[in-house]
Amino acid sequence: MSDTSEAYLQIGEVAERTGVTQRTLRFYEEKGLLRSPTRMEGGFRLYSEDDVRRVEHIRRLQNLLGLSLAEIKEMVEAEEILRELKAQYRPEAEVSEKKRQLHEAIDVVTRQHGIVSQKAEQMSEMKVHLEERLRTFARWMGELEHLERKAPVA
Amino acid sequence: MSDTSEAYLQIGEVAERTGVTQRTLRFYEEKGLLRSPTRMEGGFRLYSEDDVRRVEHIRRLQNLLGLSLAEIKEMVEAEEILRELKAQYRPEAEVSEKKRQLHEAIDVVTRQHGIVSQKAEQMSEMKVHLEERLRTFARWMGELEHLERKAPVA
DNA sequence: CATAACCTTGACGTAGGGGTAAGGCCTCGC
DNA sequence: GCGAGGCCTTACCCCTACGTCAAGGTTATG
Repeated sequence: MSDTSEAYLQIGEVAERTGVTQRTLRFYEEKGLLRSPTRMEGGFRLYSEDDVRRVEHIRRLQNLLGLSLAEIKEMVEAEEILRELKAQYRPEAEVSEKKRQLHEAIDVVTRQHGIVSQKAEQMSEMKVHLEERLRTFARWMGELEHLERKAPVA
Repeated sequence: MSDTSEAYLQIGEVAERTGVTQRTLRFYEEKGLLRSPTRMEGGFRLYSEDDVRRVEHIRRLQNLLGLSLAEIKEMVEAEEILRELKAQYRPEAEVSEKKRQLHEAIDVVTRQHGIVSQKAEQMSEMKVHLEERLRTFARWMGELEHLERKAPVA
């Protein structure tokens, strides 16, 4: 094991750390949600910490926002473009092209924000409602116990 | 059409009002998420307003909380028991039996509340994060536009 | 260099959540 | 009392998002 390979993870470790199965990781790759990782000579996949973060991100979009993998793919692709832009991998690109890409990224994030805001609001409504119900139940429970004390098991 | 039947809806109307398909309503019934509605002599399903509310409730649990139909079934069943309790359909029931049922209902609602609370928190975190990103993007966009003015399209 | 632990692709399976069509009945409005 | 449009069940189809073998190749370790 060389010093530099220390930063790379095999599929099993990634699976363990992210809580998804190896199958799921391969599946995401197949569907274009994860870029094809580099490989060892023998073909074993080598993931980076970045890939781990990406998997976690995908899971959040899935579980929290309830998006389909197809929708998530769109988003991660736009985010990918943005990362290139950010890292200035394309210093040759026209400013107008960069603007286009940035617009796209803003679009994606705005959409996510819209979904999150809406859901968050509905959630807090629901939360309040549930808390009301719990208080009601507690009251009922109290009444039942009162009854029980007055007229114990016949 | 008699006066009293006015309160009853056929499957098409329920579908329209709830935004789900007729197929889905039958499917939910098949899976035990909706009790079998009363029928006309010819076999047409007749739903009540209560059924409509129940469908909406199921959809919320699905879309907002991301629960499976099996989980939702558990919950609506417990809620059903509670409704009986509430309406005092079972005045003959023992107090201890009522307590048991109430406990069950409290359990279900507490579980829902836990899920909602957790998700709501994660959502608000995510929301904050997205807002930060949007501000960053806006700044970048400003920088790009500044560049453009200094060095217009070559 | 053997062996365990890990990984590879491939193929098939499956639960969930419905869509859709066929073939036939029912209800309503006229 | 009849035609149009709605509803009935049955049955098969479909996509998504993976799970589950199976058969074999790779890597680390003693």
